[in-house]
Amino acid sequence: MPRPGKNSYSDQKPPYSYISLTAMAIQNSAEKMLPLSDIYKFIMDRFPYYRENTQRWQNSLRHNLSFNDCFIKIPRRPDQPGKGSFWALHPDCGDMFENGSFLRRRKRFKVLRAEHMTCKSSPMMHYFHHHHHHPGTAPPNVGRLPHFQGYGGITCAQPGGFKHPFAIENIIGRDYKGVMASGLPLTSVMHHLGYPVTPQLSSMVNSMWPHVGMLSESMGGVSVPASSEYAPFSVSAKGLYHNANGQTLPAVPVPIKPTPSLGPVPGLTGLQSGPAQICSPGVIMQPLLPSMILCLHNTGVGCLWNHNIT
DNA sequence: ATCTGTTTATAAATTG
DNA sequence: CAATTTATAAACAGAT
Repeated sequence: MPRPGKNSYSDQKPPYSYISLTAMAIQNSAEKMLPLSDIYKFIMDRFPYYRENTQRWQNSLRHNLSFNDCFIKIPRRPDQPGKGSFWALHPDCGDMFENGSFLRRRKRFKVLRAEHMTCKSSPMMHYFHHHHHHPGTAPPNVGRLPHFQGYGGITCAQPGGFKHPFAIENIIGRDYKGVMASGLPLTSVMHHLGYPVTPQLSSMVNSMWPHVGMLSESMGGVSVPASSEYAPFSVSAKGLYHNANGQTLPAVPVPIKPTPSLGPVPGLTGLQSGPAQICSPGVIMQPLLPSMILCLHNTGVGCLWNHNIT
């Protein structure tokens, strides 16, 4: 047909929307999540069209990432440093392009929620970064998950907009809001999402955060009693961790109760301080949430790592 | 400085 | 056609 352009076929704009291109990139990845730069790379690698005007389309793509609920942001673990977060597909977004058109979805995926507040980060705990130590081990929740109803229709903010200074969202990191508001026990949420919740982990979670044992919707609301049994959260999120040099670290280690059942390992000291210890031998890292990692040492001493909290 | 990420605004394209 | 979805631009905050 009349081909006005002088571009070769491969240089033509691919018939895919940014959403589909991004989804392709993410699904193509082993862990079903990619940092922004790798999404760029994926697209540029296979579509020559996008090797030009990068400024333009990358801005559009970033816009799509944060604008569309079908993409969720997963904080990096402190032991996997790098720029930006990982991006994944919301597990509930299903087959957005089942109609065969990658240009336009049949309908926009929107996270169910109460009118006002947007809390896109609420379902963030669907994915956890996995260690690469065991290549055979797949990420716990890649792709389809049974629907998780917990955070549907959750009020994330008071209609009035006023937020008590001790409102949970002012105390804890934003990423926790969804969990906090889910109305479910954290461990059951984790289990439901396919995360292996061992009895040991479960009891530990419950002993560390009794109040989390029953996540209540009200915790996502306005105020938290001043007395607040939520102290552990406020400590870990509010408190800033200063190392010996007086630097403020992005993560706040919170000592937790030792578990006597585990014996000490010779030659290793307990976890007391900074990030350096995280990857030491004898340390088990249990991602509880993408931005919350439980580090357990064989000695039974542990750390709760909160990161991405500012 | 550059890269990420969020947000608002507006135009264009597609569908029913 | 109107409603919805996508594309682009741009301002801006934060992080590295």
